[in-house]
Amino acid sequence: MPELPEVETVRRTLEERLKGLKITALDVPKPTFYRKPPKKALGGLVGRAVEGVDRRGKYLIFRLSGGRHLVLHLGMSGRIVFGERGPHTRFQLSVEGRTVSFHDARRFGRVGCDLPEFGPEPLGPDFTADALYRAVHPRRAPVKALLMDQAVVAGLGNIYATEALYAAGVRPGRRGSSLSREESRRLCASIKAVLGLAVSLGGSTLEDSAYLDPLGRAGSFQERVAVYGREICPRGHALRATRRPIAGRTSLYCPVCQK
DNA sequence: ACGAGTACCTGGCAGC
DNA sequence: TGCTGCCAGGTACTCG
Repeated sequence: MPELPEVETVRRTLEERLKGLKITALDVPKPTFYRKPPKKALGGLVGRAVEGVDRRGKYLIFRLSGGRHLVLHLGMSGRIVFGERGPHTRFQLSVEGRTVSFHDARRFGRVGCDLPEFGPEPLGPDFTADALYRAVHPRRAPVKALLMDQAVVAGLGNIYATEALYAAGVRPGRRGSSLSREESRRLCASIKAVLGLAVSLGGSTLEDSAYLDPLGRAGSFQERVAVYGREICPRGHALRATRRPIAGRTSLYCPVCQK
């Protein structure tokens, strides 16, 4: 389930391998895989060079010559792979002899030209304790739902929101308006620390997730996960699941470490 | 405007 | 073994 660290790992691999190369062919094996066939997004790509690969939140942006962009969201099962097409390939690019394909078994991924509105990048300078406090304080929704709201902060999903809340000692069900400035400061710092570590470890490849980077390499943040998918927290307390899921996601927290 | 709920989709797994 | 049914996840939508 790609969140910011996984998408960033994919971005780095793609940029390293594709920058400066020209797209020589495009193949869309099954246009019916799309709800709306992305003619606009995939039209006119052949002949353009890849000037760079950027990331915003969980979105990948291929920056192409002539001012064109190709925007991808991996959804939860999307993968970009160097190599052969498979049964779930949505499109395949030839880039000067290399083959790059977008696989998406569960079809939650998106292919397009446009990006939605985002909050700040959590690892960037605009995401500060004060900015987080100002975004969260007027809101009554559970803080975990706010962290997963891409308009509050871009790139967190269930795993990293859960981990950051544990690291900050804040329960996921707390209303945004109940957070103190000190808690916002800790939460901001925890988000940066958790995401920074996860990026440096190439993301998470959990047992139930098929995440691999485009070269087939697994991440290793799952070895450092404190609570997500576990039963006992690092200090030995039994974890608890929130009785009703938050924002439709299962939520875990430690009743001792998190207030 | 906000928050809650749900559709989308299919692989993987538990339970029979 | 083979079947059923549920769960996972992010986003975009509807509804109150």
